[in-house]
Amino acid sequence: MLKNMSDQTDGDDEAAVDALRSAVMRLSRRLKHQRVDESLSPTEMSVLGTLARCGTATPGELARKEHVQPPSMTRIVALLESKGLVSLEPHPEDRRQKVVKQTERAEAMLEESRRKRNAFLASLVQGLDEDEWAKLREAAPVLEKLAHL
Amino acid sequence: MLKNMSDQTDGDDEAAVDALRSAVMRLSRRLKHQRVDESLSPTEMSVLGTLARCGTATPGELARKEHVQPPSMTRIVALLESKGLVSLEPHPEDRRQKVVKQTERAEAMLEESRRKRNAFLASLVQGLDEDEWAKLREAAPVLEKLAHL
DNA sequence: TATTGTTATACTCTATAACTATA
DNA sequence: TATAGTTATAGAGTATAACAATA
Repeated sequence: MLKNMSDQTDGDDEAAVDALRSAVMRLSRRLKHQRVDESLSPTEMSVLGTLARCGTATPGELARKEHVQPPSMTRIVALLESKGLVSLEPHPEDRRQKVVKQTERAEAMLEESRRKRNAFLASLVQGLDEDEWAKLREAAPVLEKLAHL
Repeated sequence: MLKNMSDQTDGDDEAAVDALRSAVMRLSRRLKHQRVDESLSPTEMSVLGTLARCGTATPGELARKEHVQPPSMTRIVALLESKGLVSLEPHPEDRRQKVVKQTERAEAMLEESRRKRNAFLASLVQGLDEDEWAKLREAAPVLEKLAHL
């Protein structure tokens, strides 16, 4: 849609895209530090997040989704299982594969993690005035859509 | 400012904060993959970004800003110097310290990195309709402010 | 005596290569 | 013969501890 606009607007668009990029990168770095369980690496947390969205997955699927090699996922899944955060079951159709499922404990941890990050973000939002927050609230669902495109 | 609102609005606020958090985290993960120089680690890129903002800094300052221990920063600075991305000068007042400065080459690389990420983000923005993009553009400067709070 | 930066060493996370079991 | 997962091993990146030089 950017290409349909006038030259004038194009400059604004570029500036907005640049502002978006840098703001997203900085905010994410700060949000990432708000960890619930320091003993879990970012990838390990990410696997739990993926499982929360997908329900269940095989180690191979998880490796592809997290952009990690299969041996690494073997290690990650084993660690998560040892912490009681996922359970492993045999695949119903293919005896080579396994089915990874998150436990209730993982669900509770993810919920706490979300709460912590939300609280941190909410504390930052205190520094905005009413008008600024209104704009951000309008844009929130759009940002979500963008993240899924 | 959130606490001054009615209960009704508080629910909306929470949802918006949650949407913001998850969108920012997902977008950042995708933006991070848009790297210009695969041989530089995220921290090394981040150090260059910090230098671009601060002009110059001592290794100790950089270590504190990047949340990295001094020995790690020693290694990082040495690597960046070996790639011609930073230069090291003696500190004018304290002979223990050093002054790290980015080179023109680093500046050019950062600019290319920004371009690449902006292009990626712009391609995502194509998937939005006019109205959604307008909302996002309004919110972009607010997001930037939020990231700096 | 405290502080800045470095060297030596160990740990964590991930990758590649080789192997086992199943399709 | 190809594929899913594992085991063994090596390579980044970072940390802690001990040290040198300067304040």
